Amino acid sequence: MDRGPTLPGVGDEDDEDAIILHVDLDCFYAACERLREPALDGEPVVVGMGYEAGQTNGAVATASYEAREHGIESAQAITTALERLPRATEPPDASADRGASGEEPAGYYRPVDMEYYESVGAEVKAILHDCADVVREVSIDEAYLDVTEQTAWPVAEGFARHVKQRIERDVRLTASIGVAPTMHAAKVASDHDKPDGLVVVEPGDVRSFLAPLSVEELHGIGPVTARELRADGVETVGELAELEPTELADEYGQRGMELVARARGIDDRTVEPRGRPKSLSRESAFDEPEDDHQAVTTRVRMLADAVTDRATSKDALYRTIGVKVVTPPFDINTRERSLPGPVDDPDLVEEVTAELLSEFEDARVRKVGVRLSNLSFEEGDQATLDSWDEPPAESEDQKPDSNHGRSAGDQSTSETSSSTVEGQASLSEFE
DNA sequence: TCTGGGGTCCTAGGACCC
DNA sequence: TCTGGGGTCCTAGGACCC
Repeated sequence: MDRGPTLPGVGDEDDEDAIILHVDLDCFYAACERLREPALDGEPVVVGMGYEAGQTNGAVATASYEAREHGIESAQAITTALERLPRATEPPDASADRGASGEEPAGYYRPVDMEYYESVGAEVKAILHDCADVVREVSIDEAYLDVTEQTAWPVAEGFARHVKQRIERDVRLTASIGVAPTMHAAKVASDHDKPDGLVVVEPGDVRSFLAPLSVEELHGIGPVTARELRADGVETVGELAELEPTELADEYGQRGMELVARARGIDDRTVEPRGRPKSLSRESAFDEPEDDHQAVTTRVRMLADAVTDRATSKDALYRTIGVKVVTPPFDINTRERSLPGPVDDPDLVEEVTAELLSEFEDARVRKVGVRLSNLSFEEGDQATLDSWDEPPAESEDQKPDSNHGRSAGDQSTSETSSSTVEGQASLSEFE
């Protein structure tokens, strides 16, 4: 029961095991910085989010392996990173012999430059799409490939090596690749030997490959669940696999059952391309807790403008508007309001977010965010459905007047919702 | 671990409907 | 007046991922 990939007549697919690659670019942001600044090769590189050159704010997005040796970890505050690894003198080539001369170690700090990383990521993605029919892009530096049709198990390793080599040759980046019959095992395999790793887990070996790993190496087990499992005496994936799924269901609900299945090597998900986003958000932190409500309101308005800009550029309509307010020590509060129908209305977003924020008038605030959700998409250029022969019923300027803003939440008046019914109907076509 | 930003999915209670 | 059971939507929070 716990491993039955080929029970006759059971699977809805044919009984051939899928061949799935998980491709993960190594230290991607740091590697990109080296691409355009080769003098950073071999040096400790730290790429910081919310960091500006010469400053101490922000957090570590990516650290090169040389930097990690000095205790730099991702998500760490830049201030902490600087304590462990001071800033090096620039430019890097001036200090080429520093390593040999035994001076104090130092690192090169760079701010995140998403635009550049995205352009590099796109080159890699193009290679991946060239290598597989089905690609799920998980993030800027990670993707799953279903290559069942492109290769066969006896030569799957060579196929993966070819993908790796193309990325190295054409983009000059190293990737770690996991090959397995399930998405989950492929993911764990790509993590298993990075950087520059290639780990193949053949169909019969998934469970034994996973068994000796510690539970937090499973995708989906974070610090909280790992601690709880430990408290219950479960240390390894093998031990987790031994549990009765219903046992875990009591404590962890649906997720518990799923975790046991994963631990046993069972994962029925198929590689699907990513659909459209389900939410869009922007958030930003204050340098120190802010108690001036006016300043908080101003920041929220900036975020609201930024996120509605993005929604517009993606042809997204939203029906739910929310704010996030983080108060010391690190309490996350969210408030949201749904509208009667989907809109693209920046003025309304400013209004609603300000109202939602008013509850926190007297709070000290570390961080705020604005989120648009319940998205639907105007039938745009990239939509590939031909079932919709009608042209879009309304265009952007037919949105409800912004002076409806106040009442939109409590009165379910007709025109906003009725004029956008098609938009919602078309969304369901994607799922 | 004194904490950045952008996401996804799940849970649980309450309102409301039939 | 008291009482079922099933379903959906909304909101708030939490865990996790990169």
